[in-house]
Amino acid sequence: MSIESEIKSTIELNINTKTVINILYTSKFIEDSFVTDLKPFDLSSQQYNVLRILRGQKGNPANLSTLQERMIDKSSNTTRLVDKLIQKDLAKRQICEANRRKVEIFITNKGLDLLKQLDPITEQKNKQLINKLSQEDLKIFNRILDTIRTR
Amino acid sequence: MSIESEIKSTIELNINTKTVINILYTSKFIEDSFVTDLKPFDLSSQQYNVLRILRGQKGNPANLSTLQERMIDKSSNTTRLVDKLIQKDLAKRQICEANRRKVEIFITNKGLDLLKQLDPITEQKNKQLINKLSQEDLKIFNRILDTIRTR
DNA sequence: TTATTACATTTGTACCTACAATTGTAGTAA
DNA sequence: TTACTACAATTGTAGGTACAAATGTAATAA
Repeated sequence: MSIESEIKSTIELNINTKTVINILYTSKFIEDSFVTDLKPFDLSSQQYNVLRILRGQKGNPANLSTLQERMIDKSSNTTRLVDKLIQKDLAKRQICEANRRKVEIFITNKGLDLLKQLDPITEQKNKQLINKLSQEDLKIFNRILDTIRTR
Repeated sequence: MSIESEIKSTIELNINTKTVINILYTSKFIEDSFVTDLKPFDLSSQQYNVLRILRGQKGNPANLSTLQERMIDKSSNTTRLVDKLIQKDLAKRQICEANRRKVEIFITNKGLDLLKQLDPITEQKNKQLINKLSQEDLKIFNRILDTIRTR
């Protein structure tokens, strides 16, 4: 369905406005879908994002600023987000001895197990969303997104 | 910058995952930019969205379910969102006499004036984000987004 | 050493969001 | 009429987010 029908716009949108709304709207659509998938696992999409970054560290710790830098949604309170993961025993935290201002955050085995459970679900979802598109379309599409973020 | 560099991914992402992350990330990028623009006007992006829908009604009232249906972010509490607009005298509300379960929401003149102030800013922002793209790219891009939202 | 400044994270707090429960209204059927 | 169901919006409340202020640590310079 076209974005105009989707938001039932009563007025004619110019192409710039339409395109911006389309990105925002489609992103919410995807986000909602992931939230639904993660709900049974009692995990928010932000928490999931952090867990995956921690796994990407391959045993090396991440500190808070690293997490913030890599998160999709940079605006949230990373300290309290990590608190939640620690409460659930999905991550652990220790003070960095080399620089006591920093904190070192690791994923636990329980965290790794949870991600292992979620991997096929996420894979499946990503595939379902994307595999209607040709390789050529994907190339163009990603290039356009990268361009939009460039000043 | 490519999305992998942007989120400083340490692992190789498959094309589906990469594309999904790219949409989410770019959408947050745009959202943040709008939030910054709206901040001096003490308006959240959700409130702005509702105001624009109300204006689109061209004098006709909207009820809550209409607003919810048309909003970009459908998940928020529309009652309290509208409360905020009423507090600021940007909207007014009355009970629908034909069906007293419904409520009729209108934009006020103050609301219209505020939108008039914001129009050029939004226009400018949308243009800045989008006008690096050719007409052909825009056509492909919007088609792809519409496709992604299709099951 | 003692200030001074910068850095990294945490905390306080007001506001916002999610979602279930509740309220009030309308439609329908016995 | 009464009971039942559906609808539309509101409210309660737990939890999340934004952002400024505070805390604790490190680096640098006088």
